[in-house]
Amino acid sequence: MPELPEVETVRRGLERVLLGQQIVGGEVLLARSFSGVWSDLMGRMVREVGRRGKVLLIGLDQGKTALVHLRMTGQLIYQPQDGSPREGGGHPSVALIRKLPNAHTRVIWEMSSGARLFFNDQRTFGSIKLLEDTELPTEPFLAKLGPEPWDKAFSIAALHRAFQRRSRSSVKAVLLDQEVVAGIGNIYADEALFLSGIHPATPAGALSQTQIKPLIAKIREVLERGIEYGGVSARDYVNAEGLRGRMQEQLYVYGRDGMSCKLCGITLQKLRTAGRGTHVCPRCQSQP
DNA sequence: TGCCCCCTGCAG
DNA sequence: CTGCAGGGGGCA
Repeated sequence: MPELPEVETVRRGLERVLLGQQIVGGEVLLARSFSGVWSDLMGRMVREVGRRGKVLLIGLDQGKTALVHLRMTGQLIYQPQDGSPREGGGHPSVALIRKLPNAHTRVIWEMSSGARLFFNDQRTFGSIKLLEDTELPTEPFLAKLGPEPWDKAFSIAALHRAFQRRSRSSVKAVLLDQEVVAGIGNIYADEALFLSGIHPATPAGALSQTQIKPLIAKIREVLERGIEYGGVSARDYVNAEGLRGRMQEQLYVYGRDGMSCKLCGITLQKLRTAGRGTHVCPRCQSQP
């Protein structure tokens, strides 16, 4: 589910509460959701909470790191000791998890404060992998991951090269490729392309550097906005407190097919590009 | 470089 | 009931 802004929101939430705490217990409720030596976690202290693309990196002492990939429906929810599950105050945008653990809880960590960290994952595509720090550079997914969107390496020239290399692929497919740039998913790809006036099905090779420059700016802008608004809660996403994000209200095209374009008023369409549901404005985005 | 698939649940 | 869902690995 979560793309970079959602994962970053979870990261910030966990960083506030997890640093310095030890893992003192817990349970794996679904075996395939955890890999590594479970007992190696016991007594480990959280020294940092990082992120690369859509992957969370929970750095532990004794040279270990827990790599958490939420995939489509993963959640990491921190519940303080005595933390009564927070009620949403009646507003739908902050409705949330009532009971933990629940039917989708796959892994639980018990922390030294008495708090618990719940890894929930309805579709079970996500996972927690406990690795030695020395294994991180060769971890297959991390090793291939492209630059962060704000990295200098994500430059006009580099994106132009990626587009030329896959010139017949759709521009959306290339943006979704985590080896090109890390962290963009279906929602933010659609949003960035809308804001750039580029149709997602445009062959990547057709884009000039003149078009790529503002595209990069819009990618960064929409991801920053996503973080600012605490991520998109279109379905399952909640932050580390179990609260929904507010970015869904800011979206221009994703999930708004059949509704009118916020900029020109025409009815938004949904199509399929790169195997994914794709949302476009037929007027604001020039046809490929 | 596109598609099917992993899996579960929900809307149409 | 079928089709689809914030991802991405493995297969033509």
